[in-house]
Amino acid sequence: MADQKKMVEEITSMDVDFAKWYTDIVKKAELIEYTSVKGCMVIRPYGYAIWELIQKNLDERFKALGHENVCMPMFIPESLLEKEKDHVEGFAPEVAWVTHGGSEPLEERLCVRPTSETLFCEHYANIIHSHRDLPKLYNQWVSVVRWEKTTRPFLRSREFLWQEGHTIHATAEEAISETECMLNVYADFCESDLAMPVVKGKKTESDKFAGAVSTYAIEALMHDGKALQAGTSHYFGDGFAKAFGIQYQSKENKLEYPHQTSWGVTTRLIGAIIMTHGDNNGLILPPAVAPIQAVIIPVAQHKPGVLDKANELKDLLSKDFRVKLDDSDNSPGWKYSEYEMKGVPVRIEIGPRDIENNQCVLVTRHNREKTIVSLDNLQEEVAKKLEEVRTGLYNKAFENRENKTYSCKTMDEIIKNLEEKGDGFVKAMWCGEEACEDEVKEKTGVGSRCIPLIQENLSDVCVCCGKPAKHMVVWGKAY
RNA sequence: CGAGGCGUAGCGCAGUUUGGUAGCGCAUCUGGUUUGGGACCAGAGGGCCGGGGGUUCGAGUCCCUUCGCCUCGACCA
Repeated sequence: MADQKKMVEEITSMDVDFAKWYTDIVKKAELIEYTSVKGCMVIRPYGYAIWELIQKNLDERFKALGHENVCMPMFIPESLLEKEKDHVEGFAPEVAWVTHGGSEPLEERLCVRPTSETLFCEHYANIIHSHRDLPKLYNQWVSVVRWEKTTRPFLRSREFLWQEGHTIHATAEEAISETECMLNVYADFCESDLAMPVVKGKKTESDKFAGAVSTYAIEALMHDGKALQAGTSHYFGDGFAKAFGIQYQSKENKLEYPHQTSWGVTTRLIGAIIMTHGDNNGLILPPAVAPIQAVIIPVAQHKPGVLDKANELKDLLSKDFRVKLDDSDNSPGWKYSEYEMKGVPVRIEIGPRDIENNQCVLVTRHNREKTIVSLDNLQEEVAKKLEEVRTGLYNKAFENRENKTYSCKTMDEIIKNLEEKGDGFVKAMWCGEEACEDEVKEKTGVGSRCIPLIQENLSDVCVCCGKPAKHMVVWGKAY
């Protein structure tokens, strides 16, 4: 809402400095704390609770599709990492190495996993012999390390939490279908539960995962018009299987190479939530991943009966929702600001006046609208409000994305749109040549985000070279 | 890795130009009054001024050297 007053002085306004606004929120909402190692942060209880909810939700979705969780070691011997040529080239520049055990130098240095394809492959080579051993649908929830030069909380840290699914199938068709299926799981999770619209698409050759045949991604647009890759799903073909010697005997008694996939989302999703939904008063959490879905603020809590009533409401609502009652001695106004900063979707105010009238006040975080409701059917009212927040957040984010999506037929149009309307998604046709991809980036500043699965025909020719176009590409500046 | 900025109380900062008793606001603690949008009064605690080395009678301040963090670029979930 444009007429909202900024009440929390400590948060830098996002129009003034978006990057500062982001780090302010991350700190003030108590999501993380920095540590003495650059790029390694403490995820504090409130931040970790968000991750746990993301984890629980996705884990249920994975398991419903037949996936099993495993846990690989965190060390990869150099020789193992090197087995697949493209893969090692992609990751070697940013791996951390363990060179000593105690004071003794290791015979072979070990890298701290930047991703675990090689470990899964080594393992699959050991356990897969027959077509009866396939498919294997494995996933793990771990942390990985990539020695990034520039770091930002949740968006780019040197160690981050993620899940990595690694599956192996008898046929290419099966593996491709798995790749697409998981992309859809991510997209559905983001759109339904995180209230964050995403573009599903395929990465260009130059942008795909090291060692993959094809990489798919979901791309979201942040409040400042920059793009954020929110999840990826890769199809590997049999390249890794060949590099690692994974073979199985088919029904026809022939030795065959299986086909693989991998897919992942990370704690970056928390960054995406912040930059998609947050406002100048702080974080706004979609109800599905809000550690506190409704906070009860008693007013004049020392007056007889107020706290009793507040506790009663808490017990009632705790059956269906994650609820907190703040009966600390801070003033109600202080509490309002505090829980707005923390992004709690619904606030419940209850004071002597309300109790007299058998009512309370519900306030939705995303628009600050107050509704007086009867205590008789409070559960339904709260459920209704949570759903209102979810759809409200989605619509706002969708509207923001549409306002910042520019369909362009020429380079000049791209440059003009970005200059006049600010950063955003640019839709433009592309011939498929890497040289044109590079030239667009050089001249306009936006790079290819993905080739959307849902294509539009904006023009018959490439925005860059004028030759026949093969795809519509979504371009943007990326986090 | 390139360019900028910053390290002084838990947080945010002043003090550094011109060397001379370590300061302010918020937070914290104690007691009291309060409570429908960050309440008020009174009192209290808290510092190897990022580390090391120098210059000086004397260094938060000057010199050298290190380490770290933030932001922006290039690269990346």
